[in-house]
This record gives sequence, C-alpha cells and structure tokens, in this order.
Amino acid sequence: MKKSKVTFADIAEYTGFSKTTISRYFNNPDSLTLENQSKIAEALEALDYKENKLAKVLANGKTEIVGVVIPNLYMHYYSDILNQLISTYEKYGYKFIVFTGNENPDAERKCIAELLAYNIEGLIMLSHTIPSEELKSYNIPVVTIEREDKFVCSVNTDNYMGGVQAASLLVKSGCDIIVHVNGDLSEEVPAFGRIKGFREFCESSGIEHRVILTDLGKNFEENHDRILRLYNELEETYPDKNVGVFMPNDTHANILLNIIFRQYGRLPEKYCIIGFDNSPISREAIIPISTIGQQVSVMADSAMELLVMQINERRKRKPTQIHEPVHKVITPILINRETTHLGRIR
Amino acid sequence: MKKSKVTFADIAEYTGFSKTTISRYFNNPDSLTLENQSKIAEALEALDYKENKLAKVLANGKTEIVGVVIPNLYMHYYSDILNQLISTYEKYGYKFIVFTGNENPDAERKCIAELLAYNIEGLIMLSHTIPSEELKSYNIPVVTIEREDKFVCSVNTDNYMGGVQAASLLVKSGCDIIVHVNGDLSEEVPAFGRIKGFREFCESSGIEHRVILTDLGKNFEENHDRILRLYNELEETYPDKNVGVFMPNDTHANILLNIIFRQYGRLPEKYCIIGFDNSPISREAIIPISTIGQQVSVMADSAMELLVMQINERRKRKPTQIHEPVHKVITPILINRETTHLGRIR
DNA sequence: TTGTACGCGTTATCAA
DNA sequence: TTGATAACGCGTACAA
Repeated sequence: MKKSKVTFADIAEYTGFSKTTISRYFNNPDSLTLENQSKIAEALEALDYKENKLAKVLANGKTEIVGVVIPNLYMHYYSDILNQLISTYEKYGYKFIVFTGNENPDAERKCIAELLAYNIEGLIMLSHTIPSEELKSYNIPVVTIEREDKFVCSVNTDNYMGGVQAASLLVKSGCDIIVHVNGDLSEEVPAFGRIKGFREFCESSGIEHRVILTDLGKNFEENHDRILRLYNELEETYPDKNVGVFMPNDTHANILLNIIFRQYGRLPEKYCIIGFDNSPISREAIIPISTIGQQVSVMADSAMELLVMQINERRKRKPTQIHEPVHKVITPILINRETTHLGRIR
Repeated sequence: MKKSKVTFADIAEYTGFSKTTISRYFNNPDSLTLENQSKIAEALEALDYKENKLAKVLANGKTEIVGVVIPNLYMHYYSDILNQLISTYEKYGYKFIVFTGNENPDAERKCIAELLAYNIEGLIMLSHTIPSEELKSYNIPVVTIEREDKFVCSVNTDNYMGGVQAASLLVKSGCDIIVHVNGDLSEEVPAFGRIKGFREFCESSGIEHRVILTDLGKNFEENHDRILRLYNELEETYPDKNVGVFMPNDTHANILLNIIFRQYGRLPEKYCIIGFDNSPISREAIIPISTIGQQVSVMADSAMELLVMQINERRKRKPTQIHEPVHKVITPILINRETTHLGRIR
C-alpha cells in the first residue's frame, strides 16, 4: 500500500506530461491528442488514481455540497423529504450534509456555521426556528420547505387547496358538520393555509363547521389524551349528526380512528376522518385513512431546482443581484380511502 | 459586502502578526500572549472572520466527515438510525454525508467513490449489497450496522437474544404453538440469529413450534396478500390451539393484527402477536403491539465509537496495522404490550 | 496542443 | 513567543 494518495504530480511524472495536462485531461479532454488521452488513461489505471474533490474545491470553489437542516428524522414526513432530496443526487450531482436542529435556534445556527465552513453551495431549511430574514443574511442560496419563507426562496404545498379538498370531501361524504383540528398556527407558516382553505370553503358554501385550534401535545400519550377528550366532546355535542373531522396529520387521524373503532368495533357511518401527509400509517391503519398527500418527490426536486438556479445565477453576476424570492407551490393530492364515504347516499 | 472571504492573511495584515500566529491562535492559543490573543480576537470580530474547513482539510487531512450509505430512508428503522447517527454530532463532532443505495451495488460503489473523493474519515454502511470483504479493501475505517460484517467492524443487535425473548414471551402468554415468520435469510446476516434463537429456544424447551421462511413481498399490497394467506392457513391448521406469532417486523405484525381484528372485531385470546423494531406503528396500532426494540441510539453511538477508535488508531500507527474486526452486539429490549397476554391464566 | 507559474486558505517545519 | 517558508492537490491565466 502506498504511503499516500496518487496526485496529478505522480501522473505527470509517470507520463512525462505536466500537471496542467493531466488537469486538462479531466476538464477539457478534447484539447489533448487522442493518443495522449489514452496514455494518461493508462497511467490512471496503472497508478490507481482517485480524484480529490477537496483540492479541486479549494482551487475552484465548487463543493457540490448542499447543507440540510431538518427538525428531526423521527417524523416520517421529514425523513421522506430527506429521502427525496438525497435521491436528487443522480439528477443534480449535489451531495448533502445533514443536520438535525431539534427546535433549538442556537444549535441550528451552529450547524449553519459548520456548513458555511465547508463552503456549501446552498442551504435547504426545513427547520423553522430561524426566521427567513436571518437566513437571507447569510448571503448564500437558500430554499426553505414548508416553513416561514418571507425573505427567501421556498417550496410549499398548496395548503389552502388541501384545506379545501379536505372540507369538500367531507361534505361530499355526507357530513352534517365538519371539524378541522390543528395547532394554533401563525399566519406565516404554510400550514395555516389549510385552516384558511377549510374555513373559507365552508363559509362560502354554507356548511356547518368548526375549527379547533389547540395543541395536541408532544408525544403519543399526550396526543391520545387530547384526542380522546376531543372525541368525547364531539360525541356529546353532536349525537345525531354526521361528523367529519379533518385532522392535522395522519398520526393524529389514526389515533382518532382507533379511539372510535375500539368504541364501536368499526367506524360508524356517522364519522368521517381525513388526515394529512399520506404517511405509511394512513395506509396501515385498521381502516385505510383518507388523507391529503404532499407530493414529496416533486417538492424535493423543485427545491433543488430553485437552489441550483440560485447557485448558477450567483456564479454569473458580479454583484450579488437582488431579486425577489421565488415561492413554489405544489398541489397536494387527495387520497380517498375508507374513512370517508364518498358517494354515500345522503 | 466584501468581494470574498476574510482569510488569515487579512487578519495578519490587520493585526500586524504573521499568518502563522493567527493559525496558532486557533490551534494552540496558549502559545500566545494573552494580550496578543485578545488583539487577534478583536480583529476576528472586526473583520467578521469565518473559518474555512476546506483549506484546513487540504493542509492537515482531517475532514471531520463520515460517509453513510443507507438502503433508504423510507423504512422507519433506517431513518431512526440515521437520526441517531446525526445526533452524535454533539458528542463526536463528525458531520455526515448521506447517500441512499437503493439496493444497487454499482450505485453504491459510485457513492463510496464520491465519498472517498471528499476524503471522508470513515464509512458507516447500512446498505447490504456490497460484501464486507470489498468494504475492507477500501482501506478506510468502516463500521457496518445490522448486515454481513465478516471482514469489518460492526454493530448489531443481539438477534439471537431477540428470538429467544420473543419465543419466551409467547410461551409465557399461554400459546400452545408458536410460529416465527421471516424471510429466507442467509446465515451471514445478523437477523438470521432471530430464527436461530427462536428455534433453539423452542427445541430446548420442547415447545411446539414452526418456522416459516418466506418472502412477504415488496410493498404493502403484497405484504397484505401473503399475510392474509398465512393467517388463513393458521386458522385452518390450528383451529383449537392458542397460536403465537413472531413476525419479522412491526409493519408485518400490524398487518396480521389488522386482519385478525377486522375478522373478530378484537384480538381474540387464541392469538398472540409480537413484532420487531419498536417502530411507531407498533404503538399506534389498533392495539399496541408487543415488540422487540433495537436500542437504536446505543447502536448509533457504538458505531461512532468504533469508527472514531479506528480513525485515531490510523493516525498513530505508521503502517496500517491489521487487527481483527470488532463486532459489537447490542441487547434488544422486550416491549410487552397488548398483543401478548403475559400472565393470562393457562 | 502543451507547459510555467501562481493562487486557493490553512497547517507544519524550521529557525529566530 | 513569533515568523518565514514550504507543503496540501488542483485550476487557470498566460506563455510557448
């Protein structure tokens, strides 16, 4: 085994060319004779050359690395997104250094500093503890996904549409009153659109409805408690009505479904449930749960597209041209499963 | 905004010291006067210096990056592991470049080549398409997690123990016959230990048992079909016996549970089910599923510990010292929930 | 078509 | 305690 790695210098020596020529072999092969090309190719084989991107980066600045800061990978939605981001490697060639932020702004700032130290070419933020104004101040290409995005480029699901779709499906399924449960969200986060879409659809079509904005807790037990309480209230308040519930995500929808199912031994006609995310649990539940699916792979691809665009622009323009942040909106997909009885006779 | 970044040269000029002294300020501050230290500290503030790790790497070779190749992030087990790996950043300071292999050996080789081009200090492999002998040949620190590991260091769950625990719990729960379903695994993969542990426990304690080694399919629909068929067979074959089933993972356990639950409106006494992984679905199922949990955070930490050990060793020794690969084994944890009726009167 | 010389930002090795 | 200088491996004017 060699002492250290094979470099252009070694190849140059071996072939009798200069380092420059070796460099050209990689970056501009056409400028060499075919004969010399194959000479060098042989040398690469013989010496078992491995490229050194770090040296390349120091010379030309292109790391081909983008940073990702994500709240956690425990929630399926996040790992799904990360999965799709990483899958764009084949298309865009960018590698990913991934950090989890765990809802801690200072930890996240430290992560970003680390990423900058590695000269990342761009940053994809899913964490939402650092305001977009601060993100902008780092002066590197940034794309956020499903979070506050006033000052930077972003990709979001059309949450408004999602709210409308959910409400609409519940109504079509024959519900007399439809309920949307969600956190007490800021108007700036994309998910707020769901509340708005739900509410406006109901108001404009005169449906009896209710929006319950409340924290459902941080873990499964808390979730279960709060949702059980919610269920009891619905049972009391609407004993004779068909109730449709649009839950904030599939995990919560599933908890509600299980509570009802254990109570009745089935999902009675009077209840409809719809979740959000199209996560595995929605399909694996005791009854497949209707849900609104975010087009995660489209979102990941759009995010990279937006990021690469910014990266390329930044290479061309001399001064950092200021342009308005681009916000891409991805349509969600309604997935009609068995917890909504579309087509039930009213 | 400055043309480009602030470097040691700028700080040197600003303070009147040499670049060397600036470097020392970071790497060996004690060798400077306190007075000069604070001078430099001020300059760093004034010029808003940001460190450049790439230049550092080129000079000293330490990237502080480890590569991770993981089959996918869609399965909760993998994203869970990745989550825990990334969380070790605070403890070990290593950053992670992550690739998904998607079961394609050549794609994985390409990923590894990319990682090597970035001078990663170590490699953590969860993908299992590339034999450990080949991994060893890359001559960098490697740790595998839950896969074939003959020639490299590894961290695995004590699957044998897991098999024993599952069988034992089913017996204690009053089952007359206990069944283990799993893929037709090679003896070299750690998960094979589960089959062995289950079987040997049953044989040594004279329990009626059956091991069914069969592929349960690649997606939810296939899983469901095969498991339904399995269930029908069990119903026919053991109409009058209490049957305990140890499924290969929680997703499959949940499918079986749902099939039975929908049939009976509950989980009848005659059936016990136990899964594997302690994934969210096991807790979110219509009845919380008993399962064997891998200690994922311990595994991730052990993996990094093993990797760092190798990295440090490699720095010291002149020739690449050959030493036998270390295989760490982590004890799984039995989680007794409601699909096993431990303590039921026999 | 090929080579020379220098720069990228840091660390390491001497020497002072 | 500090500094000058040479690496580290590659890209790129510019020259030939």
